[in-house]
Amino acid sequence: MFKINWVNNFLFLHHKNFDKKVPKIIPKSIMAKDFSTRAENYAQWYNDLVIKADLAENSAVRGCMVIKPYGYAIWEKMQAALDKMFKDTGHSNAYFPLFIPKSFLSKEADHVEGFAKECAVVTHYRLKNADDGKGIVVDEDAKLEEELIIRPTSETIIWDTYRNWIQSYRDLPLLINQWANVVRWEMRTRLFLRTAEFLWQEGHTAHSTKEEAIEETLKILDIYADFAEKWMAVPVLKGLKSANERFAGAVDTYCIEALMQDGKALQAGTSHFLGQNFAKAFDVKFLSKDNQLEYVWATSWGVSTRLMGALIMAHSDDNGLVLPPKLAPIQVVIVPIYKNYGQLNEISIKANEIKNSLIAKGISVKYDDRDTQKPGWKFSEYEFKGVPVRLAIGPRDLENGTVEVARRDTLEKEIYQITDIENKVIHLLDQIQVNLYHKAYAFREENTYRVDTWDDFKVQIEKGGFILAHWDGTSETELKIKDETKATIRTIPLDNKQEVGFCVYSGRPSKERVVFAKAY
RNA sequence: CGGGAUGUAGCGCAGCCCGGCUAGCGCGCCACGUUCGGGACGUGGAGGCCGCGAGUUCGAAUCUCGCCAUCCCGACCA
Repeated sequence: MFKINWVNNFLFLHHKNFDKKVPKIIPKSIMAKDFSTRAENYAQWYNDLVIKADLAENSAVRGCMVIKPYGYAIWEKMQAALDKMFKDTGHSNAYFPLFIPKSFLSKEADHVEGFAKECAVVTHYRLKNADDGKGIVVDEDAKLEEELIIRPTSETIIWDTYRNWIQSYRDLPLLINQWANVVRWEMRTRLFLRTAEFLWQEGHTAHSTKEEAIEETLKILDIYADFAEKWMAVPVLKGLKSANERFAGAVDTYCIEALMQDGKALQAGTSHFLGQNFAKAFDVKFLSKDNQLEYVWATSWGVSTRLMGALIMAHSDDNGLVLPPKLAPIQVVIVPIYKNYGQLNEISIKANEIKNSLIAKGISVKYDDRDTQKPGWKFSEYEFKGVPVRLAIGPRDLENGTVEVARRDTLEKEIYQITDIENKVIHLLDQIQVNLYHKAYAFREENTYRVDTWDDFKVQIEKGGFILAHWDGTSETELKIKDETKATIRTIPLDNKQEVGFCVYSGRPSKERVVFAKAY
C-alpha cells in the first residue's frame, strides 16, 4: 500500500504512475460555506453538525426533536449493544405506562420535590368543537378526576407495581429494564443534549439486601463505562455524585462523566442506589428466609439519547461528524469513479465483490452508485456524515488491481492492493476505533488540572477542563463555588487517591480531591 | 417569568427609514446537454396569503395599533 498525497488536482491529473509512492497529503478541508468551526463558535458548530449530518431537527413542538433516520440508526446501535449487556447480566425488559397518577409522585418526598417543577400534566380526556365554530377546544366536562403526570422517570409507577410482584425473598432479585420516552419540561433545550422529550432506558431492580443492591448499582456503572469506552470510544470517569447533584430520592448516585472538546463536562449515565426509600413510600415488603417482613432494597439507572450528544461532541471535527466504527450505521462506503456507463458496469462488478466480501465479515457497507451525484460531492457527504472508511474505485484501480482507501478520523488516503481487502478494511476499522479512544483520552489528560488555590481555580475553570481540587465536603461550599464560577462537582472518583489537603475554597481540611468542571 | 432580537420561496437573506411598475438574490429543486479521481458548468423552468388581524392611503412587504410565533441571553435541568 502507498500513501498518496496531492497538492492539487492539477498535480494529480498529471501523475501517470500510480504505483509510485507520492507525497503524503491531507485533503483540503471541505469546509462547507455555511458550517461553523469549533474555534469560531462551538455551540453553533454542534447545532450545524446535528442538522447538516441529518441526525435530528427541531420539531413543530417546542423543545421536542425529530430524530432522523441516520441519527436514529446510531441510537439503535447503542440500544442493541446496551440491551445485550443488560440481558447478559440477567435483566429483562418490560414496559410501564406513560402516565403516572399525580398522587404517586408525591409519595416519596425528595422525589416529588426534584421533579415537580418540570412535569407535563394531563387534565382532560376529550376535545369538542368550539362554540364559535372555529376549531376545537378542551371539553371542560371531560376533566379527569385525578390528573395524570407524563412520566419524567418511572420509579413511582414501577414501585407501585412491584408491591404486587414481591412477597418473598424468592421473588428477588427483580431485575427489570424498560426502553421508553420521558418528558421533562425544560426551559432551554438543545438537540440531543437537553430536550423536553427524550428516549432512554431505565432499569429498576429490587433486592433482599443492601449489599446486593449496591453491588447492582456498581455493576451497572461498570456496564455504562464499558459501553462508553469500548463502543463510543469516549473515556469516562466513574464516581459518586455529591449530595447536591444526587438523584431526587436516591441514597447515592453514581455517574460516568465525560469531557467534551470545549472543556465542558457531560454526565453520560447515572446509576442510583435507592436504599429503601421507594420500598417504604410504596410499601414494598418481602418475607425473608427467617420469616421476617422487611422492606426491599432498590436501584435505578439510565442512559438517554443524550449519549448521542456526547458521541458527536467527543470526536467530530471541523469537517463534520466522526463516528466510531462500532456505532456507525454505515462503516464503509464505496464510491465508483467513472466517465460512462460501460465503465460504471465494470466497476460495479468489482465494487459488489468487495461489498459482498465485507458484508460476509459482518461489516455494514453502502455502495453508492447513484448517477445523480458526482464523486466529489459524495466524498464530502460521507465525510460530513462521519462514515469511518471510504473506498473509491475508478478505471485506473481496475487496471492496477487497487482501491483508494480514505479514513475519516485522520483524513488520510492510501492505495490498497485489492487482494484480501476485507481483512485490511477490518483491521483499519479496528485501528480507527482504537485511535478515536486514544485521541479522546489524550485530550482529557491534557485538560485535567490539579489546582490548589482559589485564584488558580477561578482562572482555570474559565479555560475549561476537569479540575482536581480539595473540597471540605459541605454542600454550602459547593454551592458557593457554583455561584461564583458556575462550576460544579462532577464526580468524586471511585478508588480516589486519599491525600491530605485543604479545601480550595474554605481552606478547611480535606482528604481527597474531587472533580470540578462546568457542565452541560 | 425578566432582558434583547427576528418573522419575505424548501433553506439563507436583500428590499422596509424615504409607500408606487410583474417582490428580488444565493443555495436547493425540475428538464436537456456537456461533465465525472475532492462539493462541475451552460441554457431553460417551477416555486410567494411578504407571520396573523385591523387601521391610514388612490395605492402597504414598506407607515400605525394589536395579536401570534420563533431565536438569543439569564433563573431550572439527564
